[in-house]
Amino acid sequence: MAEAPRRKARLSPADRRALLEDAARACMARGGIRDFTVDKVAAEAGVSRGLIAHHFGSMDGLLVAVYARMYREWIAAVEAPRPGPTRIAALVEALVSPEIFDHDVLKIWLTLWGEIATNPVLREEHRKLYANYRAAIVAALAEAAAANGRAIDAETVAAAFICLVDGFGVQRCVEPALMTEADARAACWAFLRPHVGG
Amino acid sequence: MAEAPRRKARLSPADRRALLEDAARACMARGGIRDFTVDKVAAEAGVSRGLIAHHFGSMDGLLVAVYARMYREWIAAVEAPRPGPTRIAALVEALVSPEIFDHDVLKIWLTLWGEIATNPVLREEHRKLYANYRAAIVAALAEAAAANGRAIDAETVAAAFICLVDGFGVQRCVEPALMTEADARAACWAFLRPHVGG
DNA sequence: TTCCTTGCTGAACTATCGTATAGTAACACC
DNA sequence: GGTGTTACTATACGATAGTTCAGCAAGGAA
Repeated sequence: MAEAPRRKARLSPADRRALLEDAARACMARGGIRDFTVDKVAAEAGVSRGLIAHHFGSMDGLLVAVYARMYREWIAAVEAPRPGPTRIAALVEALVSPEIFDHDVLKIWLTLWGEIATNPVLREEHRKLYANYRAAIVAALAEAAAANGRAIDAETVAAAFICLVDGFGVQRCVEPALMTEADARAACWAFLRPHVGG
Repeated sequence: MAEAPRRKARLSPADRRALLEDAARACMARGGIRDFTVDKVAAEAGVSRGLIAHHFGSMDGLLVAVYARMYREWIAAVEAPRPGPTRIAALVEALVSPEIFDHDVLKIWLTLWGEIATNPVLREEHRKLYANYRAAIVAALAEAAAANGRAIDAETVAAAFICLVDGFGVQRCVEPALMTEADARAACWAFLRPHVGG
């Protein structure tokens, strides 16, 4: 993994941080939080152990950075322009797209959820960021319902929909065969149709 | 936590194993997989470190035992007789009952899912046991649909429903305020009604 | 009571954890 | 080309990880 011959490549802090975050994610995707260690991440990135503390202060700092990075990329994929008649249709397509409905990505989320449930620093970060994700879904739901002349409690429907989507992630990590992309898309629409029509 | 004064209480293997499993679950509920360690579990149970290896061979052995125990109690709670007009109604009430929709219990499940995604031994155990859980839901769904004269693909609906329920667990661990027992019950029925009627 | 099985302890062991820090060297700037 | 900043390496450190094992003692069998 590590490109051995190169001696000392000085990168900008931003580049090196991104590289270390990627290495951390690769470790998490492989072995969950148990593989999120100084030795494993440094080896994966092909750098010395000390560099993590240099850039992130501590492993907790790297963990928060990984969470923020995951969230940023998730939001980018969700909000990326996609073919679809409505915003909610585009959202569903985003959720089952290869960038998001990916085994490694979902495994990292599962790992992070376990840490959020324990780590107060990460929990606070989550509380702030996840609100935006929720708001995006609420808006898409309200828009779709209004377009079809239905009155719904978008907040409530969004909360349940988020559970459904999170559950896809769990299921895909523990028993991948039982939840394919097509299954997930169908399940999304089976859930959404009674609320927003279409 | 440990009842200090008692010197040597010899328990039957079954009793001691159950006690150690309980201690392991308490540790997991508190700090996830990071607190699932020999020192923490032994201290929680008030026994010496060596006892875990004596009864379970290794920490992996204890992990599998904890999973099997969780599954057994889950199934018992799901299949316990409950007031409800139909089997599916009783199932929903079980899923939001205090024994199952409990923060500690769900945190332990979240922890175990993370391990299942990584640990092959645990994954195999999961594969065998979860099939029964799935089958119970499929049966309840098929029965309800038939009673209301509807034709459904019970397997597919069950898979999605399991995702929804797993998602409750995730959400309750990372942001407990957003998913109460009442919310979960309502979300279950909003999901189920279009398929099975009622 | 005596014996024997075995539940249980406690310490030793090696590996690995995260952090701290002194030293090295790459690159921007003058 | 010399100089200063700092990205980066490498090692030491104490804490803690899981496993192994020799020995103690509780409690049923005799």
